[in-house]
Amino acid sequence: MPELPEVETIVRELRPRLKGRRVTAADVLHARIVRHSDIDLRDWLPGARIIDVLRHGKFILLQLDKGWLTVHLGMTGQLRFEAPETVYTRAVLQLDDSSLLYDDIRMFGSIEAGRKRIDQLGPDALARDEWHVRLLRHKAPIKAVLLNQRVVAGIGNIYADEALFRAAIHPATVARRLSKARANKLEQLTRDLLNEAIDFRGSSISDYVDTEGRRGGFQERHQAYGREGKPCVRCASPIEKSFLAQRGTHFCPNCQRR
DNA sequence: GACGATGTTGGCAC
DNA sequence: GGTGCCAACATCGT
Repeated sequence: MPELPEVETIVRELRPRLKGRRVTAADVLHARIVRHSDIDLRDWLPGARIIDVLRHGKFILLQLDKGWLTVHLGMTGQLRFEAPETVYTRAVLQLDDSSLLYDDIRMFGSIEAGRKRIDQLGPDALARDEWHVRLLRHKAPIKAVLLNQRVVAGIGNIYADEALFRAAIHPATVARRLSKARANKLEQLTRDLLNEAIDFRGSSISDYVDTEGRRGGFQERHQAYGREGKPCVRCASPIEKSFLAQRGTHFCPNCQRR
Protein backbone atom coordinates (compact mmCIF):
# COMPACT_ATOMS: atom_id res chain seq x y z
CA MET A 1 0.00 0.00 0.00
CA PRO A 2 2.30 2.74 1.12
CA GLU A 3 4.51 4.29 -1.51
CA LEU A 4 6.79 7.31 -1.18
CA PRO A 5 4.09 9.95 -0.42
CA GLU A 6 2.44 7.81 2.25
CA VAL A 7 5.78 6.91 3.87
CA GLU A 8 6.88 10.56 3.76
CA THR A 9 3.62 11.58 5.46
CA ILE A 10 4.31 9.10 8.24
CA VAL A 11 7.95 10.14 8.60
CA ARG A 12 6.95 13.80 8.95
CA GLU A 13 4.69 12.80 11.83
CA LEU A 14 7.22 10.48 13.43
CA ARG A 15 10.20 12.84 13.31
CA PRO A 16 9.10 15.50 15.83
CA ARG A 17 7.66 12.89 18.17
CA LEU A 18 10.59 10.48 18.09
CA LYS A 19 13.63 12.72 17.77
CA GLY A 20 15.59 12.73 21.02
CA ARG A 21 13.39 10.10 22.67
CA ARG A 22 14.76 7.01 24.38
CA VAL A 23 13.41 3.50 23.85
CA THR A 24 12.58 1.96 27.22
CA ALA A 25 11.26 -1.41 26.05
CA ALA A 26 10.52 -3.34 22.86
CA ASP A 27 8.26 -6.30 22.24
CA VAL A 28 8.02 -8.47 19.13
CA LEU A 29 4.69 -10.26 18.91
CA HIS A 30 5.36 -12.01 15.61
CA ALA A 31 8.94 -13.06 14.91
CA ARG A 32 8.49 -13.10 11.11
CA ILE A 33 8.36 -9.31 11.02
CA VAL A 34 11.97 -9.02 12.13
CA ARG A 35 14.19 -10.03 9.22
CA HIS A 36 17.75 -10.34 8.01
CA SER A 37 19.20 -10.12 11.47
CA ASP A 38 20.04 -12.28 14.43
CA ILE A 39 19.70 -9.32 16.75
CA ASP A 40 16.89 -9.70 19.26
CA LEU A 41 15.15 -6.32 19.28
CA ARG A 42 13.88 -6.94 22.79
CA ASP A 43 17.45 -6.93 24.03
CA TRP A 44 18.99 -4.54 21.53
CA LEU A 45 16.55 -1.63 21.53
CA PRO A 46 16.01 -0.73 25.19
CA GLY A 47 18.19 2.22 26.16
CA ALA A 48 18.70 3.38 22.55
CA ARG A 49 18.33 7.09 21.85
CA ILE A 50 16.58 8.12 18.62
CA ILE A 51 18.76 10.67 16.83
CA ASP A 52 16.56 11.24 13.77
CA VAL A 53 13.89 9.72 11.52
CA LEU A 54 14.71 9.56 7.81
CA ARG A 55 13.25 8.02 4.68
CA HIS A 56 14.73 6.44 1.57
CA GLY A 57 12.17 5.33 -0.98
CA LYS A 58 9.52 3.40 0.92
CA PHE A 59 11.84 2.61 3.85
CA ILE A 60 11.61 4.38 7.21
CA LEU A 61 15.00 4.77 8.88
CA LEU A 62 15.30 5.33 12.60
CA GLN A 63 18.78 6.60 13.29
CA LEU A 64 19.74 5.44 16.78
CA ASP A 65 22.79 6.23 18.84
CA LYS A 66 23.73 2.54 18.45
CA GLY A 67 22.83 1.95 14.80
CA TRP A 68 19.79 1.88 12.56
CA LEU A 69 16.31 0.46 12.70
CA THR A 70 14.81 0.05 9.23
CA VAL A 71 11.03 -0.30 8.85
CA HIS A 72 9.20 -1.24 5.66
CA LEU A 73 5.41 -1.20 5.79
CA GLY A 74 4.87 -3.68 2.96
CA MET A 75 1.24 -3.65 1.88
CA THR A 76 -0.63 -3.27 5.15
CA GLY A 77 1.85 -2.05 7.76
CA GLN A 78 0.78 0.77 10.07
CA LEU A 79 2.58 2.72 12.79
CA ARG A 80 0.34 4.20 15.46
CA PHE A 81 1.03 6.20 18.58
CA GLU A 82 -0.71 5.27 21.81
CA ALA A 83 -3.01 2.82 20.03
CA PRO A 84 -4.59 -0.23 21.62
CA GLU A 85 -3.10 -3.58 20.61
CA THR A 86 -5.09 -5.65 18.13
CA VAL A 87 -4.70 -9.20 16.81
CA TYR A 88 -2.59 -7.65 14.01
CA THR A 89 -0.12 -5.91 16.30
CA ARG A 90 3.31 -7.31 15.45
CA ALA A 91 5.65 -5.14 17.52
CA VAL A 92 5.52 -2.47 20.21
CA LEU A 93 8.09 0.17 21.09
CA GLN A 94 7.85 1.77 24.50
CA LEU A 95 9.40 5.22 24.58
CA ASP A 96 10.15 7.38 27.56
CA ASP A 97 7.05 9.49 26.85
CA SER A 98 4.73 7.36 24.67
CA SER A 99 4.31 4.06 22.87
CA LEU A 100 4.54 3.24 19.16
CA LEU A 101 2.83 0.17 17.80
CA TYR A 102 3.41 -1.68 14.54
CA ASP A 103 0.31 -3.34 13.05
CA ASP A 104 0.46 -5.39 9.88
CA ILE A 105 -2.43 -7.55 8.65
CA ARG A 106 -0.71 -9.33 5.78
CA MET A 107 2.79 -9.19 7.21
CA PHE A 108 4.58 -8.25 4.01
CA GLY A 109 6.31 -5.56 6.03
CA SER A 110 9.56 -5.86 7.95
CA ILE A 111 11.61 -4.39 10.74
CA GLU A 112 15.34 -4.89 10.87
CA ALA A 113 18.36 -3.71 12.76
CA GLY A 114 21.11 -2.31 10.53
CA ARG A 115 20.90 -0.46 7.26
CA LYS A 116 22.28 -2.87 4.76
CA ARG A 117 19.30 -3.31 2.45
CA ILE A 118 19.17 0.40 1.74
CA ASP A 119 22.47 0.04 -0.08
CA GLN A 120 20.67 -1.90 -2.80
CA LEU A 121 18.25 0.93 -3.55
CA GLY A 122 18.50 3.48 -6.30
CA PRO A 123 18.30 7.19 -5.47
CA ASP A 124 15.18 8.37 -3.68
CA ALA A 125 12.73 9.64 -6.29
CA LEU A 126 12.74 13.10 -4.66
CA ALA A 127 16.50 13.31 -4.08
CA ARG A 128 18.70 15.67 -6.06
CA ASP A 129 19.63 13.15 -8.70
CA GLU A 130 19.07 13.02 -12.41
CA TRP A 131 17.62 9.53 -12.15
CA HIS A 132 15.94 9.65 -15.55
CA VAL A 133 19.28 8.69 -17.13
CA ARG A 134 19.13 5.47 -15.14
CA LEU A 135 15.80 4.58 -16.78
CA LEU A 136 17.45 4.63 -20.18
CA ARG A 137 19.81 1.78 -19.27
CA HIS A 138 17.01 -0.77 -19.19
CA LYS A 139 15.19 -2.56 -21.95
CA ALA A 140 12.25 -3.63 -19.78
CA PRO A 141 8.87 -1.87 -20.11
CA ILE A 142 9.09 1.60 -18.56
CA LYS A 143 6.48 0.72 -15.96
CA ALA A 144 8.55 -2.24 -14.74
CA VAL A 145 11.63 -0.01 -14.60
CA LEU A 146 9.80 2.64 -12.53
CA LEU A 147 8.74 -0.09 -10.11
CA ASN A 148 12.32 -1.39 -9.79
CA GLN A 149 13.55 0.06 -6.49
CA ARG A 150 17.18 -0.47 -7.52
CA VAL A 151 16.70 2.00 -10.35
CA VAL A 152 14.77 4.68 -8.45
CA ALA A 153 13.30 4.23 -4.98
CA GLY A 154 9.80 5.10 -3.82
CA ILE A 155 7.50 4.55 -6.78
CA GLY A 156 4.90 1.77 -6.51
CA ASN A 157 2.00 0.65 -8.62
CA ILE A 158 -0.26 3.64 -8.04
CA TYR A 159 2.29 6.38 -8.69
CA ALA A 160 3.86 4.51 -11.62
CA ASP A 161 0.48 4.52 -13.38
CA GLU A 162 -0.18 8.15 -12.46
CA ALA A 163 3.27 9.32 -13.56
CA LEU A 164 3.07 7.57 -16.94
CA PHE A 165 -0.39 9.02 -17.47
CA ARG A 166 0.87 12.55 -16.79
CA ALA A 167 3.82 12.03 -19.12
CA ALA A 168 1.56 10.46 -21.79
CA ILE A 169 3.85 7.43 -22.08
CA HIS A 170 2.46 3.95 -22.74
CA PRO A 171 3.42 1.69 -19.80
CA ALA A 172 4.76 -1.02 -22.14
CA THR A 173 7.21 1.31 -23.87
CA VAL A 174 10.74 -0.09 -23.74
CA ALA A 175 12.56 2.26 -21.35
CA ARG A 176 15.76 2.38 -23.40
CA ARG A 177 13.82 3.61 -26.41
CA LEU A 178 12.57 6.81 -24.72
CA SER A 179 14.30 9.96 -25.83
CA LYS A 180 16.40 11.67 -23.18
CA ALA A 181 13.98 14.60 -23.28
CA ARG A 182 10.96 12.40 -22.64
CA ALA A 183 12.73 10.56 -19.83
CA ASN A 184 13.68 13.89 -18.28
CA LYS A 185 10.09 15.10 -18.58
CA LEU A 186 8.90 11.89 -16.92
CA GLU A 187 11.25 12.49 -14.00
CA GLN A 188 10.04 16.08 -13.55
CA LEU A 189 6.35 15.09 -13.76
CA THR A 190 6.94 12.24 -11.31
CA ARG A 191 8.52 14.67 -8.81
CA ASP A 192 5.55 17.04 -9.18
CA LEU A 193 3.14 14.15 -8.73
CA LEU A 194 4.85 12.84 -5.59
CA ASN A 195 5.03 16.31 -4.06
CA GLU A 196 1.34 16.94 -4.75
CA ALA A 197 0.47 13.58 -3.22
CA ILE A 198 2.48 14.47 -0.11
CA ASP A 199 0.52 17.74 0.12
CA PHE A 200 -2.64 15.60 0.27
CA ARG A 201 -1.03 13.24 2.83
CA GLY A 202 -0.92 10.37 0.37
CA SER A 203 -3.47 8.03 -1.16
CA SER A 204 -5.73 5.69 0.81
CA ILE A 205 -7.18 2.90 -1.31
CA SER A 206 -8.09 0.56 1.50
CA ASP A 207 -5.76 0.24 4.50
CA TYR A 208 -3.39 3.17 4.51
CA VAL A 209 -3.65 5.56 7.46
CA ASP A 210 -1.11 7.88 9.06
CA THR A 211 0.19 7.63 12.64
CA GLU A 212 -3.04 9.15 13.96
CA GLY A 213 -5.26 6.79 11.98
CA ARG A 214 -6.23 9.40 9.35
CA ARG A 215 -6.72 8.50 5.70
CA GLY A 216 -4.94 10.34 2.91
CA GLY A 217 -6.75 12.47 0.35
CA PHE A 218 -4.87 12.05 -2.92
CA GLN A 219 -6.93 9.07 -4.13
CA GLU A 220 -9.63 11.60 -5.09
CA ARG A 221 -7.14 13.09 -7.55
CA HIS A 222 -6.00 9.93 -9.29
CA GLN A 223 -6.33 10.21 -13.04
CA ALA A 224 -5.44 6.65 -14.07
CA TYR A 225 -5.08 4.27 -11.14
CA GLY A 226 -8.40 2.65 -10.24
CA ARG A 227 -10.26 4.48 -13.03
CA GLU A 228 -10.80 1.54 -15.38
CA GLY A 229 -13.67 2.29 -17.79
CA LYS A 230 -13.98 5.91 -16.60
CA PRO A 231 -13.34 8.77 -19.02
CA CYS A 232 -9.81 10.09 -19.41
CA VAL A 233 -9.60 13.59 -17.91
CA ARG A 234 -7.79 14.78 -21.05
CA CYS A 235 -9.63 13.12 -23.95
CA ALA A 236 -12.62 11.28 -22.43
CA SER A 237 -11.55 7.90 -23.85
CA PRO A 238 -12.26 5.10 -21.36
CA ILE A 239 -9.24 4.28 -19.18
CA GLU A 240 -8.05 0.73 -19.83
CA LYS A 241 -6.64 -1.82 -17.42
CA SER A 242 -4.19 -4.49 -18.45
CA PHE A 243 -1.47 -6.53 -16.76
CA LEU A 244 2.18 -5.63 -16.96
CA ALA A 245 5.01 -6.83 -14.72
CA GLN A 246 2.32 -8.89 -12.93
CA ARG A 247 0.62 -5.71 -11.79
CA GLY A 248 -2.68 -4.14 -12.71
CA THR A 249 -1.85 -1.27 -15.06
CA HIS A 250 -4.18 1.64 -15.85
CA PHE A 251 -3.68 3.94 -18.82
CA CYS A 252 -5.43 5.97 -21.50
CA PRO A 253 -5.14 4.10 -24.83
CA ASN A 254 -5.53 7.38 -26.72
CA CYS A 255 -3.17 9.72 -24.81
CA GLN A 256 -0.57 7.06 -24.05
CA ARG A 257 0.32 5.64 -27.45
CA ARG A 258 3.05 3.05 -27.87
C1' DG B 1 -18.63 -21.07 -0.68
C1' DA B 2 -15.09 -20.55 -4.27
C1' DC B 3 -12.16 -17.65 -6.82
C1' DG B 4 -9.36 -13.91 -7.95
C1' DA B 5 -7.55 -9.52 -7.04
C1' DT B 6 -5.08 -6.21 -3.72
C1' DG B 7 -0.83 -0.84 -2.71
C1' DT B 8 5.44 -4.97 -1.77
C1' DT B 9 9.59 -7.35 -2.02
C1' DG B 10 12.89 -11.21 -2.51
C1' DG B 11 14.28 -15.51 -4.19
C1' DC B 12 14.80 -18.72 -7.72
C1' DA B 13 14.68 -20.93 -12.23
C1' DC B 14 15.38 -20.19 -16.94
C1' DG C 1 19.90 -8.35 -17.60
C1' DG C 2 15.03 -9.69 -17.99
C1' DT C 3 10.91 -12.46 -17.18
C1' DG C 4 7.86 -15.27 -14.86
C1' DC C 5 6.41 -17.63 -10.90
C1' DC C 6 5.97 -18.25 -6.07
C1' DA C 7 5.83 -17.05 -1.21
C1' DA C 8 4.53 -14.40 2.81
C1' DC C 9 -1.20 -13.25 4.49
C1' DA C 10 -6.00 -11.51 5.18
C1' DT C 11 -9.89 -9.29 3.28
C1' DC C 12 -13.13 -7.95 -0.03
C1' DG C 13 -15.89 -8.09 -4.26
C1' DT C 14 -17.98 -10.97 -7.78
